[in-house]
Amino acid sequence: MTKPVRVRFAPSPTGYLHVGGARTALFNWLFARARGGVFLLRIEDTDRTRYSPEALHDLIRDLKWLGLQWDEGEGVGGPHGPYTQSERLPLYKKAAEELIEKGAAYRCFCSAERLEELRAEQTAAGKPTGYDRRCRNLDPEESRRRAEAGEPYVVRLKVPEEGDTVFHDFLRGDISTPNALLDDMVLLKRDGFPTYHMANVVDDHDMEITHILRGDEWIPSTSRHLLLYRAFGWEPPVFVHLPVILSPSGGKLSKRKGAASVGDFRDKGYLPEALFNFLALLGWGPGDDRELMTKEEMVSAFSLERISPKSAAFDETKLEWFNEQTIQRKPLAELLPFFRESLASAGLDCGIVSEEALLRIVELTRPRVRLLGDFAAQCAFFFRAPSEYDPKGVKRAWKEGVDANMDLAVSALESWTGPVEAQALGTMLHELCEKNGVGPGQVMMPMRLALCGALVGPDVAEIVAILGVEETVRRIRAAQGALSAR
RNA sequence: GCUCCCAUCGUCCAGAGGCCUAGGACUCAUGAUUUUCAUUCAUGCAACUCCGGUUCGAAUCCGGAUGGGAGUACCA
Repeated sequence: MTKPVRVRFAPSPTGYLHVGGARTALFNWLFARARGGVFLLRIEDTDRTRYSPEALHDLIRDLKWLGLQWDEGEGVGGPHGPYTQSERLPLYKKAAEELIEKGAAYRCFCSAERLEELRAEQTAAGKPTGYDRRCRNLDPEESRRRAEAGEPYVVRLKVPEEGDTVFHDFLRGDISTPNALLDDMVLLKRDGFPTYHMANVVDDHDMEITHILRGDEWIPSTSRHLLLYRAFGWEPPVFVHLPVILSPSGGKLSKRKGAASVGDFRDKGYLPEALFNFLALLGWGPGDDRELMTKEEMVSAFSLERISPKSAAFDETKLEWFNEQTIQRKPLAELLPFFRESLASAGLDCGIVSEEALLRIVELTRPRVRLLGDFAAQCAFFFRAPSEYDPKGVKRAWKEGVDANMDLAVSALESWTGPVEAQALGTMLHELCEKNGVGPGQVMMPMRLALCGALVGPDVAEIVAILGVEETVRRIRAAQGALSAR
């Protein structure tokens, strides 16, 4: 058997969790679950200037919200800890010294100013930018002396000056870069912190990561990573570079163009299952026509081979559809908290009806709900009598002879002794129409207008059953007063 | 500028040389159902970027062009 799969999501806590990052995490999670492997969360906080504790907090909240539990790492622990890079500094230092010792890396004492000037010159001359390797051949003894004397330095990797470096990407095959284009990258910064490249390689090796699934913006760096693995004498993992997610217009997906982070979508009223499902199908497909899938179904269908190397545009309309479908399928009781929240933020008090009636309202309302926040608007009339009537509805439903029909309905309701239940009430109303020779629309439409304030909503008899006979009559009378008296 | 990656309906996912007069989904349009809206169902619109090559045969393989994206930091 091959080694057990170990994958990681290694975000940098510098901002919100972008959906692209979430999708990367999701593919890692899916792959780990599909292969019975381990999914771990490592925090890459080597950039001290951009680090933010709130970002870390949000990141963890959003990952959990999406349902991407990790088996090892931040907050969970495990045998390869610590899982936060700022707590692993001695490891990187040791690794860097090992490379200097081997002659695979060297100390560079060049100042930031010099490098800036160098870059400016190169740009002006239209040449590729890169370090000119001035310190590369410094005498090892001198280098040591200057370091010991306290002169600040960075550690750089000695990249071969000729030939090509080739690595294998699982989705794209061999990718080759001329070494002449790879400058001697910094491994250890002046502040003693490792760069991403260094920390990443050391940690992935230490944590026995078998597959790296990450965004394809890392492709250009992977050759250097491979060089690092070689310098250490380590076996590199399998590289799988995931395509980026684009905005519908083709550019980057950003907050400015609407939502971009997981938190944005949660706030807009999306269910985590819907976002999960949608994101999984961006760049991956089960190979058949299935689209609405449970996590379990996605896990069992998942394979690396089916990931597309092509970048995908984020189409929120389709996400909405996933959300709507997820809402239709979710057990009513699980929808209740979201329903309550929507009503509360609209200032509606759902305490005025029974729990049972509430569930019924959720059931009747959800076919009209795409975002969780739609609940309130779709069922407000259950909790508050209409204060005005949609003019278009009035024009359509409140015609000649409506008053008489409403009187008919009111007296039938007032003398109703049967159960206050949708089916019985529906039958009664239809029989009433038949007996009096009026079309059902002549009675139902104005009733709906009186009850809801507009010509939209669930079955009229259903509404009556929930509102009760008394409230129904009151609303019909109110409508008659407001509309017929004009 | 240089290097790398990508390329099927507007969008997402199928298609790994003949099964393709290119399939499914979202959106949109039309129709059916319904007392209304929504749901549901049916139908329709709509694509292989271009040019060469390989082959009896190419959406599928190769080369180039074009377009899009990424990288080019002591950021990740």
